[in-house]
Amino acid sequence: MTVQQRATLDDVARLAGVSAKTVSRVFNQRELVGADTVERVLASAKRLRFRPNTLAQGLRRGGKTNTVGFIMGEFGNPFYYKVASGIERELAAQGHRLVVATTDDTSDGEARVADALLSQRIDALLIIPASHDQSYLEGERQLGTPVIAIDRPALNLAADSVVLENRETVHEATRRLLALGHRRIGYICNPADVWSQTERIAGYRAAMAEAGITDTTAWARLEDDRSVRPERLIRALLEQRDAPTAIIAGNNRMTIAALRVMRELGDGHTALLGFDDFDTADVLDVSVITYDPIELGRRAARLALARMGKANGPTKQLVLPSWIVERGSGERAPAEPGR
Amino acid sequence: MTVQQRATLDDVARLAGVSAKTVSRVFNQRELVGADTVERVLASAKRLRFRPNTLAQGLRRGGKTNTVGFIMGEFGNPFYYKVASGIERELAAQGHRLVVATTDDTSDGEARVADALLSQRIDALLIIPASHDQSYLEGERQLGTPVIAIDRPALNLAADSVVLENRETVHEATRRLLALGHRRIGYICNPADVWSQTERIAGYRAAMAEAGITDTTAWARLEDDRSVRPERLIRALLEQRDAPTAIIAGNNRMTIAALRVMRELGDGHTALLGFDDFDTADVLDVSVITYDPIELGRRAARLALARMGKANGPTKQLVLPSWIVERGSGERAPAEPGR
DNA sequence: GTCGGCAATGTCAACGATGGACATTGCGCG
DNA sequence: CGCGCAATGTCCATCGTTGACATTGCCGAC
Repeated sequence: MTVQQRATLDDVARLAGVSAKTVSRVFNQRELVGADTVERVLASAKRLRFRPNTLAQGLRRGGKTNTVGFIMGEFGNPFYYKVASGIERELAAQGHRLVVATTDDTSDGEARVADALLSQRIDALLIIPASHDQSYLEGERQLGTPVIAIDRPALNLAADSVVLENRETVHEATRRLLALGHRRIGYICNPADVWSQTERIAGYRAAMAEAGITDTTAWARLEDDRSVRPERLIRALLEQRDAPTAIIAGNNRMTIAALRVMRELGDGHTALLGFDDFDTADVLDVSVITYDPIELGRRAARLALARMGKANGPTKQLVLPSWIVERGSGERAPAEPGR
Repeated sequence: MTVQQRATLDDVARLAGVSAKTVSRVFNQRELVGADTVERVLASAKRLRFRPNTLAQGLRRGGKTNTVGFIMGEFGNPFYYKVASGIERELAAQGHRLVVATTDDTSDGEARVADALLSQRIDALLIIPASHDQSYLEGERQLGTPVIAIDRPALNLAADSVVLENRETVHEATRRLLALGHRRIGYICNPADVWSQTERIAGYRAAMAEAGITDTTAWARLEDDRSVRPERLIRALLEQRDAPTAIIAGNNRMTIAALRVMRELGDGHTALLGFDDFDTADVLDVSVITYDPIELGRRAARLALARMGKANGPTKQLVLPSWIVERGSGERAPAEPGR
């Protein structure tokens, strides 16, 4: 098995009887080359299976790799994959590629992974911030690599971001539950110390306060320890005295855990509303707050592309809509009228 | 805003008061350099935010980029994300990175995307074959880029592959349904013209034949046209005369579609068994054939790493186990005894 | 006929890191 | 005192491609 050598510009040039530069021209600005020459070069290139070496190109062109990095945390949530998909599509349309890295959800991991990506000379960095400080990216940003935060703003770093209408939609959702007669409304999430959750919680609290309920400590289960199983949190909440008659689940995992626990307890009356949609939500009649994760990725990618190369204007924050989808579980009235 | 220049080896060398060569030594074979010098160099590098230029390194070192490409089709199936996750973890552990690309599930896209990845000079290519011919990769393979097929063997290309025990497990599953008294057992999938499905179908047919049922045309709905909605297929099957008393769904999407349709029809008696597990399968009591997608990715990545650089031995096919998880829906006996 | 001008193509260096082949220090030790 | 070795430096080539600039040759205008 002869391991052939990969063909280079020179090889193609030699075969076509021209100079390397001309071959290079053919592959870039074709208009400067004679039609017959173009043809001859392309034929040679094809015969040799020539492929321009992106490394050399990138080096010569001053570090542009046409590659964008994306750092995401938890692999558990399908939401992130859809975001990645959106990013990938938008980038592909512009001739860029996506490198994905994951952080194992440790803040240490985040910096480490970012470092690995950056030494790849990516043209932009998209990140779902997991740690509580992204200042370690400041240097790189000053060197001209755009950083775009997704789902949450970056902390201690001037980066563009794309986020959701967390507060508003949860506010509205809580209001609807109140209108149904619910008073003991629970909010449950883990981790609770990320921006998206604090926003949602703020919406929840504001609506409760409007209804005169200022103390929600009995029903808000805000856990930060990621090792605590969601099922445990929910079971504790549902089994307590004065259990809530309605629950808002802060994300996908919480919602599914809630379904699991309610089923175990034979609980068919507690109203349930989850943030994030999921595949079988319609089959299970689960009302959710939803949004378009693909669009989230797309917009983030678009922001990155816009930043690339251009002078740096002020930091932008893009807010995408989220909305309520009623499927039954969130429209149940309390069994006993709210006291 | 001063856009600083990125630091190079020379910059670091100048600041540390040593030669570029020494800096290079520090970053590669540290043992040849004095401890204090190492320290001084590292300090300078840190101050200048120096990062060895991977492009230049890769170029110099002959195209090694420490990057592996992964091409996957349909974004709809969460299965692929888990596979990607497995790949990413295994690669990360070995200091490699993952570039992900998607094909929009068109066979044309597959070649185009592969081309884009390959010009990136990836060290290996992992692919879930979507088209019916991967011979276009033959040239690249001969140039030394390992190609590993995931979930399905590559067609017209000598590539390693990692696949599942499709045939055996579906065979066993069908046998169990038969043992419960089912005779009219349906198998439904789309697309049906991919290897993994033909294997599963073969297992199904073999078990049926063992029970003396050689004609399964009335219950096997094998659709190839990807634009046909799964719900339509299933509804047609369930509403026909002599509808099956049990259904095996060929993948995730089919299973969920079946649940949706059965719900609409108020059908609570038809036995259902799905290939691929999903998040809420336990809540919905859905019996499935499952496997470990992360392990699938891991093993594929490991195969790729093993091939990289090494001389090419014979093509390997790795078969990973799949197994049945009983949750209720697949253990229902037929309403009327099989006639 | 000659020269300006332009289209087509070639030459050469440089991008940043690394490796080979040495040369040069300086220190410890026999 | 000089040998040997560790630590470092010099210099140049190299990876594949492209930018800056040079060259060639032909056409048309004067």
